[in-house]
Amino acid sequence: MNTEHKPLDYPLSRDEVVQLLQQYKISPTRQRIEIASYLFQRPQHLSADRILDGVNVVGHRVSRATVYNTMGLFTEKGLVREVLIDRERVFYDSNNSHHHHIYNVDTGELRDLDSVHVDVQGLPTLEPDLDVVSTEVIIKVSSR
Amino acid sequence: MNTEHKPLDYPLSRDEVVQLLQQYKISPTRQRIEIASYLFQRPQHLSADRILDGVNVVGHRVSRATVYNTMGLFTEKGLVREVLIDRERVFYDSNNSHHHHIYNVDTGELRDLDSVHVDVQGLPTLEPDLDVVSTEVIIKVSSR
DNA sequence: TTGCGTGCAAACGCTTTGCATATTA
DNA sequence: TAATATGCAAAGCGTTTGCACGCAA
Repeated sequence: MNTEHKPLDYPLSRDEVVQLLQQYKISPTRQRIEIASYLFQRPQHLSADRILDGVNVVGHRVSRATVYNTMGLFTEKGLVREVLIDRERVFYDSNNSHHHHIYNVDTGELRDLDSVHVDVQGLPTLEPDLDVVSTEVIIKVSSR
Repeated sequence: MNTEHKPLDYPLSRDEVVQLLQQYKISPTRQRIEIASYLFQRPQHLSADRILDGVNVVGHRVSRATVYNTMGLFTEKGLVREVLIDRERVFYDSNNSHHHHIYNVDTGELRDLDSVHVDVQGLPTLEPDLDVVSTEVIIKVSSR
């Protein structure tokens, strides 16, 4: 998995998308480019279904299976993050900077929280054979 | 929702389970008592399916629908927490003390992390109409 | 021409729901 | 006896998979 996180300059041009895919060792097929272009218009949280709709409005047709395959691949390669907060579906996060989330349990709104401002301290020492993959902070808020 | 979190003394006796349910404004039917007794044997993370199996081994029969209804109710009332980390299924957490989680992405193991040792600082000021429901820290680790 | 990627439809698995029956207050 | 809870089976829905076809190296 690519662990670099140079800040991206949203929205990404087609060429930048291609470079990004290659950088993450993903061969840039037409469908993958279209999906990534849609994702990296801006930092956002999208479900597979919304990606499918979004891509098929602007570009050529991409099948549901390809969206799922592609998002699985993008996640595996570290290009996007899965956000598992909503019980209903998985969200894919195109914000590649280090950040946390604020989730409104009443509206379902998912907002980014810049990790520069958040500090997690006092973690225990883990077994030496364990690598920390990520540290996520999720603040759940209610507007009721 | 009941927000008290007196430390529980695991495992809970049948009487303590009944009191706990009443404290959370849940009327203690036979099935709910059996499910809660199974959950509160110890702090643990269980899927609906494992609850179903566990309850039906030791006690009377409880249906799948009742397990789902009951866990939905327990969650709504604040008796247990849903932990949404694994894409496959929801885990219900019977540890009622304030804590975070360490999730091993390779083995699927989910471990508690006492919140006494973790400090989250630098949260932004939220809109005044928003209440913070919870602050969760999830450390993902890999053993590969 | 060999392997990888895509698309369709069917299958899958967790969860929810409709409705009849049972239990509780 | 009215309201709530339970159980069964079927339906729902996001996601995955099998397989044939297409495309690229």
